[in-house]
Parts: sequence; C-alpha cells; structure tokens
Amino acid sequence: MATADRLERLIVDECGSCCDGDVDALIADLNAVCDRARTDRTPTAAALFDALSAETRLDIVRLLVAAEDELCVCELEPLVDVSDSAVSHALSTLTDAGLVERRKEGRWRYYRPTERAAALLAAVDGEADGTAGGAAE
Amino acid sequence: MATADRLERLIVDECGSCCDGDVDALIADLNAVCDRARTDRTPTAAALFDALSAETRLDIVRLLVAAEDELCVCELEPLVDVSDSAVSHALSTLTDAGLVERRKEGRWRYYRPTERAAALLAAVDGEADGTAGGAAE
DNA sequence: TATTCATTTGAACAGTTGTTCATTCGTTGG
DNA sequence: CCAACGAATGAACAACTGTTCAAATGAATA
Repeated sequence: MATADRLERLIVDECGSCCDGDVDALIADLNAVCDRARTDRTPTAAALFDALSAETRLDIVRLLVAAEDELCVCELEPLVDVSDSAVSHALSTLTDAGLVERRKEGRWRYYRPTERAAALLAAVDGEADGTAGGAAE
Repeated sequence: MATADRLERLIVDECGSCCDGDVDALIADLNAVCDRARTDRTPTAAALFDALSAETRLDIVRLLVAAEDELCVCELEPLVDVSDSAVSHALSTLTDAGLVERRKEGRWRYYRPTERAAALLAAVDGEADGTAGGAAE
C-alpha cells in the first residue's frame, strides 16, 4: 500500500530512521486520533453548518435573534432581499435543521430562533460568551 | 406596496385596530431590528459555515482538533474516505476560510486548526465552554 | 359556500460544488 | 541535470442548491 510507504518516509524524515513497528505505531496513533475526533457527529453538525451557509438563511437567523420577539414571514420579507416564497423556503430549511421554531396563530406563522442557533451565531461572530446554556440532545 | 398592506392587517389582527402611523412605527421597529442584527457580518460568517458544511472538510477539522499535533496530508488521507487530492482541495478551502493554518517543511505540509475552528466545533457539538479566547474582529 | 389572505409547496432553472484524474509545482537526493 | 516525491492545481463531470413562478393549503370572513 502506497499510504504505508509514505508514512514510513515521513517517519524517516522526522526521526532520522524508521524501525520495524514504527509505521504500525503511527497508524495506531492516527486511529486513536480518529476515535477522539467524534466523526460520528459530523453528519448532524455538517447539516447545521450547511443550513447557516446561505446568506439569506443566516440573515434570517440574525434578524430573529436580534428581534427580542417572534417574527412572521411578512415581517422578515421586507428585511431580506428575496421573495416571500424564498423566505418561507429558508425558514422551512432552518426549521428542519432545528435552528428555528414555529408557532401558528390564525393565518400567521411566528418564528423564533432556538438556543442552538443563537450559540452558533455567537461563535461565528467571535463572541466568547456561552449563552448556549446546557443546550440540546 | 403590498408589504405595507400586509403589515397593516398584521397590526389589526394583533391589536384589534390600526391607527395612522402604526404601520410606519412597525416598519421603524423592524429597521431597528435589522440594524441590531449585524447583517454586515453575514458574508464572512456564511463563508465560515460554508467551509464547515461539507462532511470531508468537517471531518478534517475534527481530526486536526483531536490530534494535539500538526498533521500532514499523508496522515489525514487514510483517515478520511477520499483521495489525497480531495484532501488537499479541502485543506485549501479551509485555509482560505481561516480555519486551518499551514506550515511548510521540506516536501511536507503540516496543518493545524485555528482557534476559530475549535470554537465553531465546540459550539456545534453543543459544548457550552468558551475555548475560543478573545478571538477575532 | 365562496372569497380573501398568509404561507407553504412543487417544478424548473441557472449557478455552484465536491470529487477524481492528469498535470504541474517545489523540494530532495543522486 | 535528472528522477522521485509530497502536495497543489486545473479541467471536467455529476450532484446539489437557492431562487422565482405558479399552484395548493388552511384559516378567517362574508
């Protein structure tokens, strides 16, 4: 396997030599790193990041966090630069991702952000606080 | 404008009536929300979320954080399920986003995560700590 | 029941993205 | 200089995504 050969040359470059078993030891180290890395959480986490990676959706989350009250589609629509259909699509995606919650009242639908959304927003803006409480599953 | 009409009906539904100026007041409130929302930070933040929205890239960041040492492409490649070219592309994207840093040494390139990457990972995993230090603009 | 309304949903389109393959770039050593 | 090597880069392709338009829901009202 080419991978092992390359790892062997890496060890030689780093340590000057490579004894029998050194490659296996490095591979064991790497597997230990992999175990600690919690890659099983990646699908869930990537879905959250993905939901926040579109500017329209991120703007909506920002607006919901900034408003200290729930907002409905018709209040959000004039604040972002897309059609109300696009706002609805965005809110649907955010709801599926667990970043906003919806309340129905008559013909109106009120949206508010979850704590997870606020925590991610704080993290990306570089704020070091921990408004996140003991959130989530 | 249809937007203002809808806002007027919203006020009527919420308060029972809508006096002259109420719509303008609501619009003013919404604009104030928009000001507080820091939407000017959205392009930067969305780029960060976007960089972490692909499973390969997120796995790589996890691995770099879990390793308490720098890793090179040849160490990462066996831990993720793509070609080393894809790993290199992913690292390039992450570097551009400011989520990993690169160190050159001979033929090898060593990568390590930035504090911002660690902070976002902690946030998405639901940890309420603040390893992020006083980072960033 | 029929109409109006706020919102949702589905289809369709252009634009974007993650991957692999092939090539190129720097570096090391003969 | 030449060959070998780790890594980066570009082209190409399939897969995906955000938007709008048009139509459908479900609730209020006449």
